[in-house]
Amino acid sequence: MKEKKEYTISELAKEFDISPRTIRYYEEIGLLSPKRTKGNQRIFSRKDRARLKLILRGKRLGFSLEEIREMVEMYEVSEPEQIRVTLKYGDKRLKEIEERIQELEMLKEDLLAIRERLIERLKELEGKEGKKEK
Amino acid sequence: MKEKKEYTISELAKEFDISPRTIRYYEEIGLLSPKRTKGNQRIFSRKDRARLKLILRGKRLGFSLEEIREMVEMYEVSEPEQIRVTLKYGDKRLKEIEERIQELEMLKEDLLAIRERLIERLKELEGKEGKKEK
DNA sequence: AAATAAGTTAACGTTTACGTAAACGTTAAT
DNA sequence: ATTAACGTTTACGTAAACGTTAACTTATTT
Repeated sequence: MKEKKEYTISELAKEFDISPRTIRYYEEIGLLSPKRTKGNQRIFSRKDRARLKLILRGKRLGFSLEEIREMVEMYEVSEPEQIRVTLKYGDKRLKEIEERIQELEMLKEDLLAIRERLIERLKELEGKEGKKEK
Repeated sequence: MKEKKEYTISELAKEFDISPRTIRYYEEIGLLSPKRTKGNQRIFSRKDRARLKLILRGKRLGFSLEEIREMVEMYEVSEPEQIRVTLKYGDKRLKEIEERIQELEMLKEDLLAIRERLIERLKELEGKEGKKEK
């Protein structure tokens, strides 16, 4: 059992390569709610860590912290009416995500096409102009 | 032949559901370079329009305008050395895009898992509590 | 040609997501 | 018991990506 169950703010900051300020900011806007020691220092549970990980994934994908909040909060709804609302919202998000994957595939195709053209162009140029020595 | 070849700023703004200000801003930072009429008003060619489309796709995908600039500029390199640099850069971008697709798939799985759990939970609650009429 | 609509630049305002610094308390190491 | 090293709050600063308003010019409509 190598898994730690508690983390300090700088441990998490280092692990995820972000600043402590960023983590504090996420708490400030209610994205994280770590416990505190008697000395008032933050202690992050494994759940907190998992949540942070999710937040950062969302960020890499270009979601705003508001959008991320809406997604991570899906984990803790409990009232039936809220569950129904959340399900609807979640389905919308899922569609968006699928669209996004599609758009990324298109972008990928575009870049691949450019790549081909550049390689062609380069061949021509090198052919015409003779080799420049390294 | 239904295709227009020139557009005004508000036509494009309407078509893509953005503000004219946004388009002007993109010109301001050099992402677009429309021609002008004698009266100094912007006229956008089909190329300009295509470019704007690309920019907006990049935005939806969460890229910064700087990143987008680097990508759209790949279209117009011509010097051999620049082509080589661009190719390297493009390959990096392609890898990033593939990673991004992976992460989106993961996010999708997460959301699907939450969805399942919510549906289960809802079934339980509705079962226990009897049906509330609409 | 007069009015209305659309476009222009310039400049200041706003939101998001933190960075940075000050001033101070807590924990760990020597 | 002192230092470091690390942590805390408060508050002001900042970059990106526009929004908003003003003051003015150009196009279009009637």
